[in-house]
Amino acid sequence: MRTLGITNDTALLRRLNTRATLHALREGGAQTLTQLARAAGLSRQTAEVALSDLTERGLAEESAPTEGKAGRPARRFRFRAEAGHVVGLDVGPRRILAMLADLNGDVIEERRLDADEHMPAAERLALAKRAATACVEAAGLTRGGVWAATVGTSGVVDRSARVSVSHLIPGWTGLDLGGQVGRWFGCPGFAANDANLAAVAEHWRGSARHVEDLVYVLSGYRAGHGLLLDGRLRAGRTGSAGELGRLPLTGWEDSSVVLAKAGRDAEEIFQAAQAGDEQALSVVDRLAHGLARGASALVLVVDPELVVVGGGFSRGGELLLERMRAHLAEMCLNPPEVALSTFGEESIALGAVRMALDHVERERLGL
Amino acid sequence: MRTLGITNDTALLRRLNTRATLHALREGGAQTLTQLARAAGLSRQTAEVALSDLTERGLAEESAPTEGKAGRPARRFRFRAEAGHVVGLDVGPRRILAMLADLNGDVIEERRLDADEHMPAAERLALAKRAATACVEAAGLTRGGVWAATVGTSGVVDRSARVSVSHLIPGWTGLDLGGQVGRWFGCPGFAANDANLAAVAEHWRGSARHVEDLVYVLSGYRAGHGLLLDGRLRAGRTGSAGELGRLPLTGWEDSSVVLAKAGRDAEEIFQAAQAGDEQALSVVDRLAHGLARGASALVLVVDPELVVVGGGFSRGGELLLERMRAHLAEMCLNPPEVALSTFGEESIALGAVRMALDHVERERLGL
DNA sequence: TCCAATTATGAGAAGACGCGACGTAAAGCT
DNA sequence: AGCTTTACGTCGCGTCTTCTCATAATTGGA
Repeated sequence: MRTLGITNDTALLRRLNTRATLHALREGGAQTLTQLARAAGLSRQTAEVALSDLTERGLAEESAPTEGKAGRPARRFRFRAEAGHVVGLDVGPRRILAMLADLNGDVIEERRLDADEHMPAAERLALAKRAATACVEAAGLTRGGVWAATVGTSGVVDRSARVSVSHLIPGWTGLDLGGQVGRWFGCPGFAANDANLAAVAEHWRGSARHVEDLVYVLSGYRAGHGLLLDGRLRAGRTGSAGELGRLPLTGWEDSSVVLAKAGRDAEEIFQAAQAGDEQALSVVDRLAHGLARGASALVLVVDPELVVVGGGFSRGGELLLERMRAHLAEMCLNPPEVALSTFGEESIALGAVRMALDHVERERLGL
Repeated sequence: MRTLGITNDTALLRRLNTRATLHALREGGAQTLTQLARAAGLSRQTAEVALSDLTERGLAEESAPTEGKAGRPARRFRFRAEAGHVVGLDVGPRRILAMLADLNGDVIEERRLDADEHMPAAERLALAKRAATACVEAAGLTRGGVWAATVGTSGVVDRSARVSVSHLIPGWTGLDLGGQVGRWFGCPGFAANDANLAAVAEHWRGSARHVEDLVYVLSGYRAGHGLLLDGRLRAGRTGSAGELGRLPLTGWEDSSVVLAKAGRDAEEIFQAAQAGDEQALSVVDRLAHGLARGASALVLVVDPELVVVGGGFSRGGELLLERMRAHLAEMCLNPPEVALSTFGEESIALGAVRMALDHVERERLGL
C-alpha cells in the first residue's frame, strides 16, 4: 500500500494525530488546548500529547495564557515558525532577488541585486550567494538554520535541479543549480523554472489562491509559461513543459518584435495607452494577442480554470488583460478566467520559498 | 487534515489494515495467511482479523488449502472478484461496444453492435442499453450486481457526465450520459471522452503501463487526444482538455483531407505502403505529420514520457509510428517515446471499465 | 508403521494509544 | 466569601497490534 508507510501499528496513528495537531496549530495561530483539539478533530488529551511531542521538537511552545474571560485561564500554544528557515532565490538575467522566510512562509529578509545580462555564470552565482547569505546573516541564523533552498531561473531545469537549456543567461546550461545552493547552506537545494515558480506563488498566496488548475504567463523580457494542475507543479519529464518555442502557431508575433516595430518600450506604451493614445492601444492589443496565442495552446491542452498574467507586461494592467480576454475568447471554446499576478516581479522568489517549504513540510515536519 | 477523515481512533488503523490486506489479496491471487501478512506488512493475526472482515463483506473466501509441501497445510484465501461487476461502454458514431468485468477488471462478457452515424440519439442509447444488458444477463447477474457503469463517447463530456459538445453523434449534445446508464442498472453512472478513456486503458494494462505521464492520440474517423498526468486523467475544467480544434497550427493537415486527396481509404493506403508503394508511403508520411502536429502541441505543453497512438490509423503500425517519431523529433526539443496502442478499438470500453472500477474501489472497497 | 521435521494455527499476555469521566484548580462575578 | 465558569490532570476502559508458546496437521524417511 501507498498510504501507509512501513509500519502499521499505533505509532502511525500517533504520527497522524501529531500531524493533525501541527496543522491546526499552524493554521489557527496561538490557541488553547481545547480549541486545538477541536480543530484537529481529536480529544484534548490526545492533542496535549501531540503538543508535548511538538514542543520537544522545537516546533511549538507555550505562549501567554488567555485573559479577560471567566474561568480558569487556558494555556495557549503557538507554532514556532522561527524554528527553521528557507531561502528562495530568483536569479534572472538582469536581477537577483533573495528571500529568507520562516516556517510560516513569512518573508523576514529580502535582498535585491542588479546583474548584467552578459555576466558570466560564476560571477552571477557569487552575486546570488552574496544576496542569500546577506539575508541569512541579517536574520542572525547559525549554520543549520536554513532547512532548504530553492532557486528559480529562466531556462529549462530538469528533475535533478540542473539547468539543461538557458538561452538568456550565459554559461548557465549544464549548471547544477540545486546542488550549488544546497552546498552554500548545507541543506537540500532545489531549482526550477521561473514561470513555474511564479505559478506556484500565485497559487499559494496570490491571484490563484482559490483555484487548483492554472496557467501562468510570464511576459516581458523573460517569457515563459508555468503550469499547475491539481495544485501541483507540472514541469514534465525533462522540465520543459510549457516551453512552446517550437510550436508553429500562425499569427504568433513575438512581443519583442511588436515593441521594436512600435519603437517605444513597454513602459511608455502602457502609459500612453492609459492616456488614450490610439496607436499605443493598438500596440497593447498586439502584445495581448501574442500572449493570448501562446496561452491558448496551454489552455486548449489542459483547459485550466484560470490564466494568471505576470512579468513585465503585467504593468499593462486591466487594459492588457481586457484585450487578452477578448483574444482568448476567440481562440478557445471555453475561455478560462484571466487575472493579473498579485506579486509581480517577486513571485518567482516567493514561489522558490514555497517550493523549499514544500520540502521542509514533507521531510522535516512530516506533513 | 486531508488524509484522515473524521475519526482518528483505532478504527482508522483497522480500516487501513483491512485495506492493505485487501490490496495484498487482490495482487497476489490465492494466498496463505502468512504470505498475505507479509505482503501487507502486517502480523499474521492482524491479517487474519482483516480477512474475516473481508469474508463477512463477501470480498474474500477460503479456497483449497495448500498441498504438496511438508508441514501443516495452510488455509488459502482468495479475492472474490465475482462479488461485484462493472459495465464499460464505448458508444461511438458507428459502433457500440459493451463490456462486463468483475472486480479484478477481467472482462467476462462483451457485446458489439453496429450503429449508423446518422442514427438518432434515443435509438443509439437503446442500442447501447441492449448491448450492456445482454452482457449482464449472459453473466446471470441479478439487479444490484452491477456496481458502477461508465460510457466513453466522442465529444466533450463535462464533470457532471453530461455531453456538452458532440460533432460526430447527432442529438448527443446536452445528453446526461452518466445519469442514463446509471439508471439502467441502478448504480452510479459515469461518462467520459473516448480518447481520455483510451489513455486510461493503455496506462492500466497497455503500452503505457510503466509510465505516469502520457498523451494518447486517437486517430482515424474519431479523432482526439487523451491526457494522463501522474497516472490520473486530466479532462480539464470543462472536460475539453486536449480539444485542439481551434489551435491555428501551421501545416496541420486534417487526415480526412489527406485521404480525400489520395482517393483511397486508410486500410488500402497502409497495405500498399507495407508493400512498398511510393505514393502510399508519402500519404502515410502526411498522415503521420498531421498526427504529430496535433500531438506536438500536447507534448510541448505537458512534456510527457510517452505518446500512445491508437484508433483507426494504428493499423498503420510501425511504419506510421516511425514517421511520427521523425516528425515529432523535428517539432519538439525533447521528443518523448512513441508507442502503438495495445488494445486498439477496445481501449475505450476498457478504459470505461477502469473508470467504473476506480469508483468501486474508492467507494465500495475503501481502497 | 512410526517418528522426526516442518509449517500453520489458536490462545493468552503485554504494550501502546485514544477517549470519556471525574475530581481539582484558577480565574471572574456578585 | 461564595458561586459560576472554564480548563487542567489523572484514572480507567476499550481497542488494536504484536510477541510468545503450546498445539495441530501434514510430509518424508527409518
